[in-house]
Amino acid sequence: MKTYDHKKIENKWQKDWDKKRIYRTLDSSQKPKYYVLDMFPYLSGEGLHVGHPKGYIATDVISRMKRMQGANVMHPMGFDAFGLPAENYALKTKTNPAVSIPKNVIRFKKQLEILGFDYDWSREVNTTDPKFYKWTQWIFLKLLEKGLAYESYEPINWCPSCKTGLANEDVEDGKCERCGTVVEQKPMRQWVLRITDYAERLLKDLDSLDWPLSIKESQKNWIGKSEGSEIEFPVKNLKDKIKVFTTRADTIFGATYVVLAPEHELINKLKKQISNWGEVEKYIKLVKTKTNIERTAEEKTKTGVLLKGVKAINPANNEEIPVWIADYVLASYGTGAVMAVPAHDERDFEFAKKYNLPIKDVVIPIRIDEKNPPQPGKETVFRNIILAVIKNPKTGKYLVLETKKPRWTTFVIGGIEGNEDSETAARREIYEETGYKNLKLVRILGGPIHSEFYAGHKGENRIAHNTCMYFELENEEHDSLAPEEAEKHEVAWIDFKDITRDRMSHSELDIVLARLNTNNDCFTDDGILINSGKFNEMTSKEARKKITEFVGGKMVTKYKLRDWVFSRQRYWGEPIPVLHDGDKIVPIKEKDLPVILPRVKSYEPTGTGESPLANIPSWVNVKVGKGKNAKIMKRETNTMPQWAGSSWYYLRYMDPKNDKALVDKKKEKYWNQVDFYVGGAEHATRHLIYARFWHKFLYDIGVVSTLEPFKKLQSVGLIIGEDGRKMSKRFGNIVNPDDIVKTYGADTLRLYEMFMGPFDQTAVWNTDSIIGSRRFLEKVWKIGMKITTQKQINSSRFTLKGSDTTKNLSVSASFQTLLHKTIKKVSEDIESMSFNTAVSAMMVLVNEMLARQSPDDGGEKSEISKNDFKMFLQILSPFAPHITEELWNLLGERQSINKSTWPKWDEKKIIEEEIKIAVQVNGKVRAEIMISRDMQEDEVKKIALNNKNIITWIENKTTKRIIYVPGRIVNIVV
RNA sequence: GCCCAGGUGGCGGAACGGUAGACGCGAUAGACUCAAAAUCUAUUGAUGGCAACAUCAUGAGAGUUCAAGUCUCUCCCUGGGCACCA
Repeated sequence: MKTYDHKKIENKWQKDWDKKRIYRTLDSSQKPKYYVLDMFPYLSGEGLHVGHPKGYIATDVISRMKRMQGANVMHPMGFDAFGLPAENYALKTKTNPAVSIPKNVIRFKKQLEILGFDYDWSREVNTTDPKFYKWTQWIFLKLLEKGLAYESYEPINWCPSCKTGLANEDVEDGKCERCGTVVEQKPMRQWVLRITDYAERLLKDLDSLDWPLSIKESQKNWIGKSEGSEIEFPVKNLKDKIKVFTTRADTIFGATYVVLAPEHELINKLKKQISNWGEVEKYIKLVKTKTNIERTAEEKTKTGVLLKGVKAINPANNEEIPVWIADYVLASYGTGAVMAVPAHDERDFEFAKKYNLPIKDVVIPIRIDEKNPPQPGKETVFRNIILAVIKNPKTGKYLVLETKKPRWTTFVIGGIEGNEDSETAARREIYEETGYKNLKLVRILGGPIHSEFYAGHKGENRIAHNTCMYFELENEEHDSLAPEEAEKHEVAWIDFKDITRDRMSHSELDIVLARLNTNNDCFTDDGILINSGKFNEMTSKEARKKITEFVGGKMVTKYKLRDWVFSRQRYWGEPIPVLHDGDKIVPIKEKDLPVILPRVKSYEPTGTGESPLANIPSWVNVKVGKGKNAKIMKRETNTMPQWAGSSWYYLRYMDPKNDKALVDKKKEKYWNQVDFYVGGAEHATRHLIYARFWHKFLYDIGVVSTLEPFKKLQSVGLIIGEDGRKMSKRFGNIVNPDDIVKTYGADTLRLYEMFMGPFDQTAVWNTDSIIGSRRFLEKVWKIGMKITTQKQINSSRFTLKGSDTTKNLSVSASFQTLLHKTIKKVSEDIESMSFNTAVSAMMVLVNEMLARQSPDDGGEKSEISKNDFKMFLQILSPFAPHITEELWNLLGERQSINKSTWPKWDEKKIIEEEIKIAVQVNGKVRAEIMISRDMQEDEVKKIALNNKNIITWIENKTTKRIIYVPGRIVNIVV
């Protein structure tokens, strides 16, 4: 018997597939198309580790299965290499990227090839190839033409180490995503893409995508839509107005001051009025020196300066309110100014506490008593009431009243009478209802609560504004109750844990308890308005519109998403295809594309805000026109960011060699969307948002016919090192796939990576565990060898006559069941990306096959038929294409196994005649019984009740109920 | 702080509300071997018992249900996204 020599087999078949070009994809077919795509690798120069191929293996499994299931599959691969990481690596190693990238491509391709992927290499793309980036530049020209690319001089994120401007997406925690340096804000000329024009569509169309929830959620967060109002606060005695943005126009009556961002343009205009200008100027300077990180790091301590001599008018009630500047208000969001409502905004609350600014409640929570709701047709009475929570600090218990009729447990509650303030009312009620005299008011528990209920004893509906207070006993001295009070209720002391909604009759109990616990009186939810003039009693939602209208504001939508800073002051990128004629921008003509990135000796970034390309006069200066009209224009020297090429590369695979168009219309229509896209979740708010933006733009200009590029997306979980850290040279924990392939074979590696755990979860690499996958393949090989060498045993043995027929039949039949169950499971699991359970199911099947072949079994009675084994090879082949191809070939097949038809499972064979079910007594499993599938319920129950074990459990007890779930379980309740 | 995933043996992980721990690694014992490796066979959640079996176990606590790892609520922890976004 030949041993399993993975090197020989894998080498042989990889050559054969290549020679026969079996994975070439045609651009039209009778078959349904299926476009499955990997996020193409980025060649920074760093080596490959075992984590990288995980996603590629998965798409390979899927594409192989889909092909066998009759689809015209496109599974292409290419390379991305422009941008910062590749250039930084080149600088570090002092090799020109233009030289090193092609070498990396070759090396990388080799590493992919030994894993046996089914890529159609005739479609390979490379973003640094002028034939490719011609079209990247073409898209830029179109964006420019449509007004979606523009020059800006706004301050942007600048990485002092990479010496380039960065997009918001390239900044993580205030640091450069590449090198970890803290970014600065630097005003400079830059190219920007108007992605914000697409914000709404990018947000809305997420709904149509079959993407992981977490990625959709990230994008939603990143786009950050909020709907609110823009309202103007006039400056007293001046024509100027402060425009604020707020989502809570309903709280405007509680706006007790206004805050401007320190960068706000109005501050300079008001210079004359500001009597403390020196202080103000100092503060603004201080803020400027802080980076964004520092500004947010000092989280809880807000700072600001009052603009003395300036007052704003609250347009809702015409009150004069102070104006502050503070760096907790951002210039870049909204209007750079806010109306501060400390009672209903945490930040304003904190600021107001620190600087002693007035806090005014204008929105209060609503509770409608669900146990005792208002009755229709009854009169409604309004009351201001108090609720007193009273604790005895000595015992830790709380005072409640237990009323006799109706039987309620309540805190001390009562109406506020006449001109009483709420504390006086509370103390009076406490004395009247409990007799206690000496209490300390610890605090008022926030603003009032609006509650609605039916007051049964009075036969009327009540609306109450309930002010809650927290008292502690100073001592236990108390008078006895007046007889008429004692008749109504008893006083009781209970533990805190017993204060529950079940026991207490207050529908607002949750709020009371929350306020008792947190010591935070800032109510930020929606509710009902008070202290708001004619808007009192209105709900927040309604009031937002009405008040905005009332104060002459307008409803607007804002996004956190910023326009995409698209230029880099670096060498290694696509040149931005425009000329500068003085201040005028002259786009390069389409026919003159591509603008080729010149080869240079020195490509160190300059740090001046210009790219190193600016140092090549022969390239920068371009003569335009002829004769007298000729003039010299200057080329744009900034280049495009890393993300440009990857924003559209998936379209180029459809038509990689076209030099007339980005993609041929017919081919684009045929391939349509990417059906399935697999890659890392780290691209959620970069690549995946940029690509969607460009795709939508290309749709708008008629280049593509679909609204979204990637129909279904799946993220790959990382593979981390054995030490639990990310694989990195720094930690010396990198495992190289080449080594694993050498020792165990590509099929083993593929199988292992699919078996490691749920595909989308992070998995820890464990070289010890690979042996399991290898052993599995060894078993497959062993069975295969036996079958190829044994005399043909065909399925006719099922009809053998003789004494052992019945027995054989039952054994074989159950093997058939297992085989078909496995086919079903593997087919479904691949579809749902549950590769680990698919592999496990095949392991079970192989163990069973092996048991049937074991010598002490007599061999003959249960051997596996050639046909059955071939079906198994077919379902294994997407995972382990080489070994299955070899065995397939040895079994006499001439065509590649990947050209064969995916086996179908037979539902009839999956149904088992005899099944084992559990019998429970009171939900605990006490026995197992064998029943036949079509047995009647009564019969099953009878068997269950007569089971020896069961009898001991139900003896001397009465059976209340018997539940039978067909084919699953019997539960006897006694 | 807000939003999204998760928390199951020594480890990776299985489990349409229906027998928790499939499958794999590791470990223990045995077979083969001069020996080792490889391979094969058996055992392997914990506790008690010779055993049949029993009790306890899915981050903690409550609840719904004939039945909860799975559903509901509260809390704790881990990972990820956003973050003075008004």
